[in-house]
Amino acid sequence: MAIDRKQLIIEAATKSFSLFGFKATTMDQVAKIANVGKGTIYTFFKNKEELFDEIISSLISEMKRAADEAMDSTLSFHEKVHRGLYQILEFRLKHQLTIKLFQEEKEMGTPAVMEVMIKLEDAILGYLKEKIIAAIDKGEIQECNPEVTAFIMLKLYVALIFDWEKRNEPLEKEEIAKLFEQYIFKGLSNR
Amino acid sequence: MAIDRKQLIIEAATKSFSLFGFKATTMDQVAKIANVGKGTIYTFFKNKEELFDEIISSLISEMKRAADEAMDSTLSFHEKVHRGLYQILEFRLKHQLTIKLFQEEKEMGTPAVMEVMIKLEDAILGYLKEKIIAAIDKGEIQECNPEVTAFIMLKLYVALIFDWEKRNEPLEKEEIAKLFEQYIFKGLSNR
DNA sequence: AAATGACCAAATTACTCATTTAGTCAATTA
DNA sequence: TAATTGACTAAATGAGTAATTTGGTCATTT
Repeated sequence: MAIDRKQLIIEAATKSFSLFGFKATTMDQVAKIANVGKGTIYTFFKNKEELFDEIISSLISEMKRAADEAMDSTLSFHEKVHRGLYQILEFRLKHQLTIKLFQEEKEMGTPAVMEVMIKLEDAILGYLKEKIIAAIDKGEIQECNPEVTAFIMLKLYVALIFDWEKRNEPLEKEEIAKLFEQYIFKGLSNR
Repeated sequence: MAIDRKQLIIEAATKSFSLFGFKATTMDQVAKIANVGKGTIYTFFKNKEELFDEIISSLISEMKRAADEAMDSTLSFHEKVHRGLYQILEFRLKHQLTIKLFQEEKEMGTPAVMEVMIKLEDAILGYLKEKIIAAIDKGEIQECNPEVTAFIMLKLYVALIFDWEKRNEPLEKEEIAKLFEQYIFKGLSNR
């Protein structure tokens, strides 16, 4: 069997998107890195966006896998959510592609990137929502709106991991878990 | 006593900033609206940014006043925080100047505007922090890091009021209060 | 049948130059 | 004489445009 051209293209595109972002990656460049004629790309992908989408879909799967691996059925719900969310958000910090896209979204607002980031957020929210519904069923947590709860959990995590360190010393993983427990699971009240 | 030129300038600038934003407001325009020579502006303000700063300082005072008025010493801490924060964020939605600046910050990233928005956020966080410290002292809430707590409360509110409605039906004021109570004050846990 | 790269219309960029702007200061006013 | 003014300047901006680059196609090659 000859070399898998589709795979070469995907790898080349991933490398280039990671290095230069979506907008600054040209199809000529991808073709050159993949050692492939430009036309070949278009036999596998309708256009640049579809190539991008396929890469992001893989990324989402990878994230889900990482989150699942970080969990453990013996853990309490809140430990599970903490580890899963932390894993997902760590992903953003560690993987070149997500870093670059995150930056491109904020700094240039490239439409294709914005779209994909929404898809990514939806995937995380959907994943969280499932876990929350399961936890309610098992009686691990109180009745609550799973959609809003997933949303609040994600926002809280993003705030603690990304927003907080824009102006303060970064919080340790343990501190974040503790804060998450204190606010979402225990509550601040004295009553 | 002759007309208060400084006040005229402040009023003219406020009007123009509200209508056109910081960048699109020219000093000539402010002078014309204020019926004042351009040079006069520079006898009261070192430059355009200082004029802007003075206006924002007033805005912050106004916000504080609005928040204080919305509170009532007979209310529980969480009702107080809810009403105060809600008032402050409503401010953003209702007042021309804040709407325009919020927009200018996101769409154009005008440096002077970015700076001032940080100042505004800091003012809100400082205000919240004070209330939290007082509540801890009075034993109304558990011990906690007032800085982080203020940060979390603000982020949660912004998420519920601004971010949520980007993709969903807006939440009612009462729903927001309920969610705030459920998550921050009561906690989700069953244990 | 699969792969290619020259080709094209459309988009983007680099550049220029006329206009606008923040801030100054000599002249004017009260 | 102290406050006010607006013509003035250097710097910044942005409209207009020419030149380049890009995504995508398709006739040709392998």
